[in-house]
Amino acid sequence: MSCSPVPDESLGFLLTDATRAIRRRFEQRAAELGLSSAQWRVLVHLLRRGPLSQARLAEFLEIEPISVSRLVDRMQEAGWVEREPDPNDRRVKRVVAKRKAYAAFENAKQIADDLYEQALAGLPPGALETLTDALRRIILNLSDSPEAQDDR
Amino acid sequence: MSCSPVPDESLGFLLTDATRAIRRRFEQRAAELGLSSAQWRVLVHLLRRGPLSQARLAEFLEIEPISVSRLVDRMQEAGWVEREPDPNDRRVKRVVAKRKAYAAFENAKQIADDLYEQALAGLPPGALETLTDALRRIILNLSDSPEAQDDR
DNA sequence: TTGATTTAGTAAGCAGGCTTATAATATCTC
DNA sequence: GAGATATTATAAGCCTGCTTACTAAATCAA
Repeated sequence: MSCSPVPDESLGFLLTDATRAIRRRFEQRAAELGLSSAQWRVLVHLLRRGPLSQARLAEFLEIEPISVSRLVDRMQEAGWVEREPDPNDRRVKRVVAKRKAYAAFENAKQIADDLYEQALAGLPPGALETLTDALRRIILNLSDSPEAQDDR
Repeated sequence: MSCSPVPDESLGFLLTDATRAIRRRFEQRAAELGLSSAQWRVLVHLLRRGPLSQARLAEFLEIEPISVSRLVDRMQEAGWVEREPDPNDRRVKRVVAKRKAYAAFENAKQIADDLYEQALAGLPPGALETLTDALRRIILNLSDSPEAQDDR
């Protein structure tokens, strides 16, 4: 049976590979910190925005609340964060970064910065901005929020 | 404690989000086929290259052999592929696409094509090529193979 | 105020990555 | 040939996503 030509390096596959490569490298280098890339992302949001409910965290991370719940479980166990009750809403648990998170921040940020530099080596200047613009556009085009659609 | 500025839309996070968005959309639309994006990728390689050992498949997919093993388990159970012994090497199991895989191919390819068109809407012509060039470069820059390194 | 609806968090269980470890088989070297 | 080394596949067990389903609490509506 004939197959229409599918480049085996389609956009989706390349994105998948690039994302996996970055995740792998980050986790290799952050292994001594004991910080996964998913956990690093949580810390970035908490340190920049302060304590957040899990629901808000889920929005920022663009993952489901249940995924946040278990991610926070492990991060709490590892001493990165703590859950504390919200004084105004007894359903809510505010996630708060602990001292260990602040202490590791600069170190992890350096790992990320070095990684991006290595990843982009050999690309023309301005490639990063072109790339991030395209990625933002793709994310917007595929998002569920209706206000994001059809603005050409 | 002060934090150096970390854009919460760094390259790594944007790549992660774009990849997840594409995966989610693909799987929503391919749900009736019962084909996940990881499984679709396996089929693309098998239909283009013919039967492959799991080790070769792992190389093409850029994942670990154990991940292939379990992916193929599920695909075999679902009737997409079969394992058959290699006549020349009794360690090897050749993975062969079944009729069901050929039958679903055009349908899945159409889903992928439509998805890429939607993802790239509003980007300038040539953006796809710029994007895939950058992604290929990133993958190369972060790969483990030494011959890929340091060619600037 | 009470009853329905929405929201926040989690349990259970699955897919698809990973590391580490093991068995079976090939291959290389002496 | 025999022994050391490589390779192929897989088991066990972890992390991070997901869907579905549940409880508790807040909010809306009558």
